[in-house]
Amino acid sequence: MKKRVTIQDLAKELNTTPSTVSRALRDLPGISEAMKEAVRELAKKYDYQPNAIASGLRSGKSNTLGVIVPRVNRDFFSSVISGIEDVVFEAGYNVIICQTHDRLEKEQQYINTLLNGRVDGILVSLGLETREHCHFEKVVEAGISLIFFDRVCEEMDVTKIMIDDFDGSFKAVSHLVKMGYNRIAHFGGPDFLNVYRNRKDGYIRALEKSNLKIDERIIIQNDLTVEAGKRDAERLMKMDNPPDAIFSASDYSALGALLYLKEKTYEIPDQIGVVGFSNEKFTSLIDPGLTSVDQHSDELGKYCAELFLEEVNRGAGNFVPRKIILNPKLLIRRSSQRKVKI
Amino acid sequence: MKKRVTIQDLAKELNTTPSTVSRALRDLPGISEAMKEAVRELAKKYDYQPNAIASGLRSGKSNTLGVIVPRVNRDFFSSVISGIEDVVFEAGYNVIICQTHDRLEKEQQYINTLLNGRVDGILVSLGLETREHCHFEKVVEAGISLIFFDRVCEEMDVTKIMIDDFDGSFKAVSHLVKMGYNRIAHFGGPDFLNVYRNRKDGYIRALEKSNLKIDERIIIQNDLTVEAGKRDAERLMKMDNPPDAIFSASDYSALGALLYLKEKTYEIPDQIGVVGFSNEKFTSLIDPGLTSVDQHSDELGKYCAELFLEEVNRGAGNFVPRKIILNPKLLIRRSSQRKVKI
DNA sequence: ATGAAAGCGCTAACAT
DNA sequence: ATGTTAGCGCTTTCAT
Repeated sequence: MKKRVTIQDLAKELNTTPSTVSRALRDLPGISEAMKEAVRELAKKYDYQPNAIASGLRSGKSNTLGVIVPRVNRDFFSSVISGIEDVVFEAGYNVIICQTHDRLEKEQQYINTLLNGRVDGILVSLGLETREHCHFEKVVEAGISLIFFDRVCEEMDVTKIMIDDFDGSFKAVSHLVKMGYNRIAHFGGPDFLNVYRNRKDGYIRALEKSNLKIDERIIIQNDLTVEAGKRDAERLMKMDNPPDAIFSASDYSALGALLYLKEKTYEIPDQIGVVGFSNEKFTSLIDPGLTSVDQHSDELGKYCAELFLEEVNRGAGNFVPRKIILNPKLLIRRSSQRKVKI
Repeated sequence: MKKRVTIQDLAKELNTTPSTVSRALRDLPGISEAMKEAVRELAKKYDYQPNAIASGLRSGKSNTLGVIVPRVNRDFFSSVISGIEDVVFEAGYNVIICQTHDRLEKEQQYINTLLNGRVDGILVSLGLETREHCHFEKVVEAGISLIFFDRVCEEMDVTKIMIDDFDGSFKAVSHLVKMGYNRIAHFGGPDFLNVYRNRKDGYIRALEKSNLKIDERIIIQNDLTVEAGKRDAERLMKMDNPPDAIFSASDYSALGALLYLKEKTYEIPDQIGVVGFSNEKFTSLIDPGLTSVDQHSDELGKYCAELFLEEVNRGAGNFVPRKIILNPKLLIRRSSQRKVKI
């Protein structure tokens, strides 16, 4: 194992001092070109690797960013992380990932280790268990930039970025109406989560605007899995007055419905239309393609990263916390494009 | 912004010295229980957060691990990362993620920043462009534990962990043969990557073992995308003597084939069987379900993390580099289960 | 059982 | 344009 060469070693060999070498390496003014050149050359010769830890200790900056999510292996989160990483890498930051598995305790532990590691910022998407936020208060008190994305903590006065779930639903359902469907069912999630509440509200508002009747019997709350989708699609289709379209708050239960309907040889989209939410990768891969609401996960990550960079560059306190709401995009695929219109 | 309390502050308030406090906090022997208790209490009172950077500088350990992958938002890699993160978190390590987008230059840059950051280990899955490895030599020279997973660098004498691609292919093709298919085509990737070479070899060996003819015309190398799968499935089916099954080294090109075949109303699996590789999430969601080879991504990540922990605990040099090959599992779904056997 | 002192490698304030 | 000095917060000898 080679001994690592330090700034002092370089200084000694050049008969100068560590500070000069340090300044030369960072190309600061007040050092002659000749010296800078000599330093750079020697650094290269010895393959000098600056010690980021030492530099971090001295400067109080670790050039590191923590990202806390429920799980990294989900299309949405991994895309957000990918977007974040791409942006901050260019600015010289490293990304530490933390997955909470939706557990409050892990969320708290991660906050502590990130604080101990003196990260320059923390980006968080909340876990399902999180109802309190004193662990996040500590981040703010430490003067570290804190940003929430997607699953945000409404009570905290920090920057948040999310998509407009209401608008996504509204667009999806309006599209179905335009395609001539007029008895549209809804699969939703638990009402205590704002995402699902907003998606349901968007659905209702779109129906109201089109003067369509809201029928509670075809508004179904389930756990949004493929199986739930199958089961509830069956339930719907066996009603006296079955729907002619299903709008699901999740691609997975939409898929379940789609699979059930295909099995029963319903014509999709002509007999019945299906729309999902999230634009999971598989939606474009199945047959027929599933119309879905895209959450711009990659852009969300990039935007989030840019907000972080802006905050650190301005310094804590010189930045007005903001709430940013991205408009989702409806991706119209075959599952909802009925040829026979009204 | 609150001033951070240091070990010195605690020492002063207790009329003792930093070293005593440090030892007490780490529960080292040679400190009275009374003192330890007092220190812990005060630390709690002030919510003392140890400065990991300072500790890292002094001890030469950052308790951080770098993971370099081509892309984080792919089912396989994100699952591996998830597995790694779960294991090392328990051991007190942070995970820095790095995505190369298959670019050699980024791979080299990441190696440098990780070395600068004095990480305790680096886990890598190679990018497509990587043909040289001097950037990895630097890691070994620095005495930092280096482990390759999945896409490994054969030339380097370090620990590698991968799945047995040959075996996966062999199982997949043997299964097709057992199902009565006897003219099996193959979609493969670039030969210079161990994974694709091995998958092709396994395919050939399985055919040989069943005394089936190897026909170079139905062994196709493409870029393994959905589009390539569609295009090449079309090409195959338009041959004078088309195959009755397709084994693809990637789920994506298998899907492309499947979509093309369905469009042309071929009966799957009765007329033609399709098998993919990787067990991407969508394979179980489409219709018919796509038979695929599961790579145990989560376990691979966990195993990888355990190897890393073992290496750091033993210290560089006290560890024999090894090659670990996990047996993949064939997940048989409908796309290959022909009812009419030989 | 505790303290004193040195230093990890770098940066920044203050000289010259 | 360069050098001197001090110190970031912790850990680790070596004393006592």
